[in-house]
Amino acid sequence: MMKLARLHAWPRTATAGVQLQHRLAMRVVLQPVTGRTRLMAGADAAFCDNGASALGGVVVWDRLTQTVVEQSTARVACRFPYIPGLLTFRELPALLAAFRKLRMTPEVVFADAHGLAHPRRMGLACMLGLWLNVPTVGCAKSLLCGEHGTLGRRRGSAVPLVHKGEQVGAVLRTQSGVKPVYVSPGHLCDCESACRLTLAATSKYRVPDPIRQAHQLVTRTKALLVERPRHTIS
DNA sequence: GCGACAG
DNA sequence: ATCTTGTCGC
Repeated sequence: MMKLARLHAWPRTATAGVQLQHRLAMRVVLQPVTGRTRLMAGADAAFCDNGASALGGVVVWDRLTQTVVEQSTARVACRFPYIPGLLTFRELPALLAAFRKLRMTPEVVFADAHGLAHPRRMGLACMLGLWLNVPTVGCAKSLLCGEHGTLGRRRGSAVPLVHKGEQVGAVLRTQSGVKPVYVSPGHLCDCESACRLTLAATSKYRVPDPIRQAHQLVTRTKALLVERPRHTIS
């Protein structure tokens, strides 16, 4: 089982969450990710019961064989509403519960959310990295904060994402002619590594394979929890 | 006060 | 995120 750090009590209110983000922001380490990574994990969550519970899912993707080598899911009751900028407090508990069941330790983890590209430089990808103590990359499908110029239309094109005068990530085109994704460092990673890793993890779709696999995992699992087809009753 | 706002 | 039908295109 993967070891998770125990940093403090989980906040129960928005103000407590914001204060915690400010405190933890100082602990995020931005550094290059060296070596050729092979085991890349993807994390995602789906919601059940009209948002009353969250289903977290993690897959470990072998980049060389292009296969899922391990996966795990966990269903947890939601204790926090969705508030832009505070996504962590709604989703992270479910993700951590899934990681806790994981046997392998991935070399890098991709989160379907922002990392540094956050108003307080503490997006879900950063939090996840602090708990796992593993390099993490934030790869979001839409913008939360920051500005950027126009980028080329070919795969690999990228422009800096800037917020309040500092680069917090990049807008990266993962497929030619397809809408770009917003990449930012989580923990133990830097902007350049985040982009390089994201491109390496993306084969033929807009989002990196690990995230896509994790998304399908939680979607499938949720369907199994809800549906009760007559022909499968045991 | 007004608009923006990851999943 | 979730709800939700058909439709256009490789």
